[in-house]
Amino acid sequence: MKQLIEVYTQNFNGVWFAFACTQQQIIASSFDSSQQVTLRNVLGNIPFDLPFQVFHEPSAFAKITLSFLKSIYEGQNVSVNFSLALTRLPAYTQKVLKATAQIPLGYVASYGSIAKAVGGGPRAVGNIMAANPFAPIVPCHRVVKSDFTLGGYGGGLRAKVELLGKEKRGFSSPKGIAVSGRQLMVFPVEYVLRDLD
DNA sequence: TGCAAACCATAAC
DNA sequence: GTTATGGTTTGCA
Repeated sequence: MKQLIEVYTQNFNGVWFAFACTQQQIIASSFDSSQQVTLRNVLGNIPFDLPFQVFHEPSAFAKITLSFLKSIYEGQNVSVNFSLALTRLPAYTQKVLKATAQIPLGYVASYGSIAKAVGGGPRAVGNIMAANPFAPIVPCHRVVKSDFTLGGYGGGLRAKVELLGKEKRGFSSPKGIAVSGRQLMVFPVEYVLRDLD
């Protein structure tokens, strides 16, 4: 018997969060100023062959997930080892999402640099960011253009700027992190924000 | 700056 | 199979 997928939606400080999960895994997540938009994002990422239901009383796992989402939204540093339902996604998509998840808080990486680390091209990476089922858990807001301008964001560029602003940690120099056996350069988020005034 | 061409996985036909 | 679509990048005027 297929496991029933639970869907939750909740407002926090004027922002709507929604996510779908089983008792162990997140299937999709989203946030937006509009409840309708965020709910639609989540529902659209539930596999069509699985039954789901909208719940109001969060299960234990859902409670954890909710506070996790809020923490991310507030720019807090939370560990990324959260169980996401990746296996139904195409292999390359999984690779890109995993690489993105490794960008540390306080830093950004470019579409092109991620492409170089995992293979493929920058536009393919951009397409996957645009379709990210796990916003903001997989921090696609930390992916920007190679010239440190913003690039795009599903929830609107204003939301991207706000999130990045909350993630400022005052780092001053780039560093390399290991991603699928290669080196991925990440840059302080201030590189992006300093030109925006 | 601005524009054209190359780039590349996906989804939609 | 084939085509269309981008949250891009690079080179060149």
